[in-house]
Amino acid sequence: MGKLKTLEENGTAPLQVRVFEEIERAILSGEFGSGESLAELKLSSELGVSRTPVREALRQLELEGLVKIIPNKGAVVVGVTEKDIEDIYVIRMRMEDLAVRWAAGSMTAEDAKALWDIVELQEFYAQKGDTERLCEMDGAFHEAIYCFSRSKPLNHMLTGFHHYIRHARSVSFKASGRAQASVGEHRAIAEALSHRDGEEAARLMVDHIEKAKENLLKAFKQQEGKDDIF
Amino acid sequence: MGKLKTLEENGTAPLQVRVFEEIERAILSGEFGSGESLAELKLSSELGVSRTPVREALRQLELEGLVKIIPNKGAVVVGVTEKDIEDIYVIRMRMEDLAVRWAAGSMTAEDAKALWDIVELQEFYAQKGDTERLCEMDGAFHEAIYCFSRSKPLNHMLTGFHHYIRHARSVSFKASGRAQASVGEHRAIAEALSHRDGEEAARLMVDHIEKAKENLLKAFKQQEGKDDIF
DNA sequence: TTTTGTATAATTGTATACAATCGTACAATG
DNA sequence: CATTGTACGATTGTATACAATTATACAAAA
Repeated sequence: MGKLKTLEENGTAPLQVRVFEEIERAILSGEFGSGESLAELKLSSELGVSRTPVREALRQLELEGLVKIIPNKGAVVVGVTEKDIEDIYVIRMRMEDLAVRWAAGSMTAEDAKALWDIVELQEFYAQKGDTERLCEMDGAFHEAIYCFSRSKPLNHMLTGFHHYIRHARSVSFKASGRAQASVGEHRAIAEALSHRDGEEAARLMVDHIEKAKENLLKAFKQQEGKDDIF
Repeated sequence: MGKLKTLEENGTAPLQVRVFEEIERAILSGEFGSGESLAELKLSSELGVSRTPVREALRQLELEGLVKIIPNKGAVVVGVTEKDIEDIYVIRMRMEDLAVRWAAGSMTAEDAKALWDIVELQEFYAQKGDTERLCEMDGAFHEAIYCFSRSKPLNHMLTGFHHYIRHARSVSFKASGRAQASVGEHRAIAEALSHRDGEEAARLMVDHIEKAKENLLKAFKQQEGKDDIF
């Protein structure tokens, strides 16, 4: 039985979007356990909205694979297992390899500058020890590369996965000094991309994700039993 | 300005699902051009349903990347370009390589039998010259392997792409003898998988998708100018 | 003529009402 | 006691009503 936060009060985004994000967060963070059934009326009263935005959110979550909707019966949480996360890291190794190669082939000077801006912000937050922002910037770095690949399907897919493992990454970052180490690797990748060296960038990127994966699994083992899922 | 078919009359599936599939089909087949705006009321009256299922469908289509929703403004078609399709084939080469390797590592006797059943059905339809069914079976073959990979994220992603390029594949199949050639390649892959030879299966699969890609591009060039998009 | 302000129409966002379906409890029947 | 049928309650599916926002048209002023 999960507990939902109240929605961002001052948010200007449509209710449906905020409801979607809140339920997604609750599932990814393990507040809703796998198999738990999500009744529209219950959710809507807990969130203080009508059923309409809740329904729309649940339909979207089904497409993301986080819930399964059985017609005339309702929605049940599918959830994310540790194996799912591991699989995603293996998939990412192959796909981000492709992403940096494509990005290297079409990087502009502005792209490179935008990438360096992110890396510098990362270094800034690393010095301050602001893990939260550091995690955000780590995400921004990778998503920037997805974007620079100039491939809508690749960008769409990788962005989706990134969303999916956001919570896991956050856990991993907070549980170790990984966030700091990550910055240096990003710098090296940015360097290679600035020289449009796709081969080198790919090598560095695969290595980077491999290390991130190992760190993540280590973090899981450490806090095994503390939480329901992670 | 696209024209929508009437929804399956006797369909037992929820309206929202049928509306989703119909709009998706219309976009993928090029009946709705890129940039065209989709008003909820217009769609709902054309389909003979209320706005509710249309809204839910549009929200889902946004998550698939086929439309973009601007809050308080409406939905516009994003559509699929030829480059998108090309990119997806490159992505598939890498991901189905992974899928067959994973499948080879966990194939059961039942899995192998199910795969052979599909191949035999393909050969049957190939003899009959039933391109429509042949195309279906081609899809079923690949989706079976996604399933046998035992990876939810991989399966989810590849199934999504398969959906995305369904129309393009159909065009490609009908425009040449490719469908027939495909059967033999499937047989070889099934053979390798039955022996749980992931290395060989991967080699064959990459080659298979490469050929499918080349054939698809050739089909595009041939009918260039005939249609709006494809 | 250009610009700006306002009124109005059109469209989306949200809530609610009603219909259809499914599950369960309980009684009737064998 | 087991089984089946029915009625009721709960939940989802769909439609509609109302609120909020945005676009458009047109007039007035610079």
